[in-house]
Amino acid sequence: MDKTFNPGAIEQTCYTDWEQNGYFKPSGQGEPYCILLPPPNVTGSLHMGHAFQHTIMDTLTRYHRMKGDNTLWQCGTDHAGIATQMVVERQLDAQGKSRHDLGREAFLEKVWEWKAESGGTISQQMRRLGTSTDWDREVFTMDENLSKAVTKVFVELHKEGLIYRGKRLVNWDPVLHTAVSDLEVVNEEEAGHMWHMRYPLADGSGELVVATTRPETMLGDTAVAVHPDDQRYASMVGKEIKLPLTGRLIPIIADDYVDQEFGTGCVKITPAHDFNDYDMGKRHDLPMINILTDDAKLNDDVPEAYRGMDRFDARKQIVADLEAQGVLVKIEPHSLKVPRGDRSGTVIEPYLTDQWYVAVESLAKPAIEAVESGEIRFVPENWNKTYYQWMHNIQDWCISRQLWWGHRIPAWYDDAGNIYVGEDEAAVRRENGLDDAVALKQDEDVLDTWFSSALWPFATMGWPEKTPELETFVPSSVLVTGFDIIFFWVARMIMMTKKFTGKIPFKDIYITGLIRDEQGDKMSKSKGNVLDPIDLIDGISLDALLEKRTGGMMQPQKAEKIAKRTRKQFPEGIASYGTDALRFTFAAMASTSRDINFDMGRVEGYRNFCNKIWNASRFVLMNTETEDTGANASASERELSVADRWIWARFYQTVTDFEQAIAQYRFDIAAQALYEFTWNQFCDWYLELTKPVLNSEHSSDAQKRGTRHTLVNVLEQLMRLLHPVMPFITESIWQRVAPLTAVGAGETASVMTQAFPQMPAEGVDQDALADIEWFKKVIVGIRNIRGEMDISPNKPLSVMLRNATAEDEQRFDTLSLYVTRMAKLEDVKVLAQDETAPPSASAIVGEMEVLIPMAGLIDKDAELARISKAMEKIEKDVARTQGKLSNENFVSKAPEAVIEKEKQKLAEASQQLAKLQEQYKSIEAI
RNA sequence: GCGUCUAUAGCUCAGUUGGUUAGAGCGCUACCUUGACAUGGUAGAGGUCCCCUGUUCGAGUCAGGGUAGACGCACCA
Repeated sequence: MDKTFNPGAIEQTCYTDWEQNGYFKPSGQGEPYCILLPPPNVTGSLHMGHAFQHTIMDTLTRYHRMKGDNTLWQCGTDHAGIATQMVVERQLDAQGKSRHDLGREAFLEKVWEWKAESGGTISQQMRRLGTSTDWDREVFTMDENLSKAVTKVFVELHKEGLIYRGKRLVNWDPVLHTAVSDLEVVNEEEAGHMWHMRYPLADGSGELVVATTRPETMLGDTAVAVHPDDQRYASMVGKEIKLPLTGRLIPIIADDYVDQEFGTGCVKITPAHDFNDYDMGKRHDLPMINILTDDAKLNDDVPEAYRGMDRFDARKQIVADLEAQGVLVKIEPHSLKVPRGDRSGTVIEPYLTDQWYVAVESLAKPAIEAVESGEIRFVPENWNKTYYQWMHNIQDWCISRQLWWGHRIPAWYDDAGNIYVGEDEAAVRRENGLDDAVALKQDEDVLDTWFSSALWPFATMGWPEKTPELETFVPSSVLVTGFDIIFFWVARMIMMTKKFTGKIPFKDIYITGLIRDEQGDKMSKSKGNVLDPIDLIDGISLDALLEKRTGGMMQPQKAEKIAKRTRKQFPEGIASYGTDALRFTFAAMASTSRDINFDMGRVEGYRNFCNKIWNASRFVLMNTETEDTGANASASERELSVADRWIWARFYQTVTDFEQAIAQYRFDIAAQALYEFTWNQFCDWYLELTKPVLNSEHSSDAQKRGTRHTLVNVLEQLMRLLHPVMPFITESIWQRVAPLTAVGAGETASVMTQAFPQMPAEGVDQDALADIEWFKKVIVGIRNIRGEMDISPNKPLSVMLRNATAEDEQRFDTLSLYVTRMAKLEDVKVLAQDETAPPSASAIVGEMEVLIPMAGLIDKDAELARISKAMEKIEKDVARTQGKLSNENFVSKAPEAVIEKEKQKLAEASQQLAKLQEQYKSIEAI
């Protein structure tokens, strides 16, 4: 074994073996346990968020598999309609072509080609992370089976009237030329203006002043509204306005939507280009004049001068023209929320088009109940409030997209404009009695990507066929995902799965935090603070990292700043930390907070932890591989020391702690338990405790055999315990250590197929625990004096024990070998009751004092200072405790156990204080 | 406007139903190349638990109010 842990050397081969041996498949035995992978975008590559969530899912999966559950981690990728289409369109654009030059069929061929080339990136990267998904069941949302499910769901919902087609105002992305759902629009505050303009009454009797942030929409105005109670305008309601620039006559109407206080109290109404105006238009039966084209240019329904103008150019022109006509009253700066497409970034237009919708209200009800009843549980729990808030105000879902890449809507039109919905054209003809003479044309549009994602829990299990998987793995056990897609995905899965299977899709929803950079900023290409998980695993040079972060930037002017920051943070590039260290970092950082600031220091620390495990294993193997480990010896041939019994007790306590933490999705606590045991117990104490036994001529064969047996077996079990979080290093070590135990190697070739460690029925050895805790106190006490008194660790010491109880003596007796070796003592003397001791520094363990004679070793003043410091601490404590106990209220009201504890504490502290005072006096007297 | 979250050591974070002296990692200081490991060991320093008021025998923890910050939803033309 190498002296330092080298992750690169072990990771790749492990994974291939696991995958080839089919270890990722469900066993078919035991309780079902299932996790659905949120299908990553097929165009994507693995980012920190994926790596984090995948670590959590893999840890759960590996753990449950080892617990003997019938475990399935269902994986797959999403076709990601808009995102994928954009990628391919951008490539075409580079060649000076558009998708329209190719035509639908040829374009789709290109997309499939591209998917075949680059679609595997993320799956390969997932393998690097060690994810144990069942790759044989990998699904793509555009696979034939999934597409069949999508069509069936569409047809059935349509049959029930829950999918309908309608002409309505939608969010229109003029760059992508498609409708998008409310969720795909982000509203950000931006600086703008408010234009006030004069609208003259048609009869010349006066005028109204209206204010708008979008003056170009005035060309589509079909009314001006005032509040019905507004006295200022009461007489004008019912009259008409002559709309400037167009000369159209539009009515003045009254509607209590209008806020009298805001602006002039008059609102121009443009029903075809504003959601509120649209509703008002419906209420008042106003005409709806669409003034835009698909590109958000002005169309032919506006005065000739403006036709074909871009919306923003038109705005300028209209403002100029209004001003020229003296109609413009004033312009004020005004900040407003601007809706932008989350993909294109362009300003979204409310636009009147024909689209397909899902009527969600009836679907939402059972989905809300599933969470209210506790059948589905959010972790952390407060996310259910977010869920309720959205679900109670849910709007119909616009599911059609004017794209080419996606599931084509299964609707056909005849020449008369009749709509037929069915599985395919043949079915439509059959069901509607349409012969070939009737020309049918399929709807050009595709479905929102999230429509197919919503079916993920059951479509991946073979629905609509009645498969065993559907029976076994619906509902799945837990969904691990981010809060950003609760509405996009989680809510819709609940609705659709309830609707089509009658079951919930998952029992728990574990909402993870969002990984941010070390300063708490979101990682983004434009900020240049993105970390690639693969770079943390393999390492990357500074040059390569700079190229990654600044190459191909949308805003090249930022490159310099990013380069500077990158150079400063990673002057040497990034070291290779390995997958296990990265995974452990994610687990350790997975607390309940909603944002996680990624700290490189943690990765480094956990890389060191891997190294610690590696070297502890080296130690174990060096001491056992060529020796008798008693694998098949009878118990009588193996004598277990107190330390041996103790480490088993601590090990099983750790197993319990780990399992409790995992059950509550507290991966940080679980990781902490693993770290603490491995480093602070197993390495710091146990391995040190084996050295006196293994290296002593006085140890019997049975003793040595017992200790070696414990070393290899605890290590073997520890590898199992660590495996769910750190799959690679544990496999690598387990392969070496298992043959030294009764587990052996051979058939059982992998740690991942071993049973998870289980606490023995008889519990843990409490005596061993108490003995070693006593022992630690003695050692630490002596080390403390050495440290503070500057006594070289190499200097052998003589110590005396004063005031030792029978138990102390008994313990010292059994542990004397350990004490003398680990504290480096040359001589220990137990003082009799009346025996006097020379001036000494002392450590207090319970009632016993461990004395180190000062002669020639310890400076009088230094020791006095040390004692005063200790006394000060204890005095404070005594005072506080006395205060409490002399408080009548405390004594009468606090629970008995608490009072008892305080009393005990006081007694112990007082006793210690007395001893320290005595010490102080005796040293002072020298 | 409605809703959610966060504030604890220099940094990143734990702290279960209120109950010993508030913990960990990193960083820092001193010492130690002891034969698993310097990606290490031993010892140590470091905290006004954001502020105020309250409940309580007792508050980092509960309630109310404030300050600072993050986020979601809906929005006034």
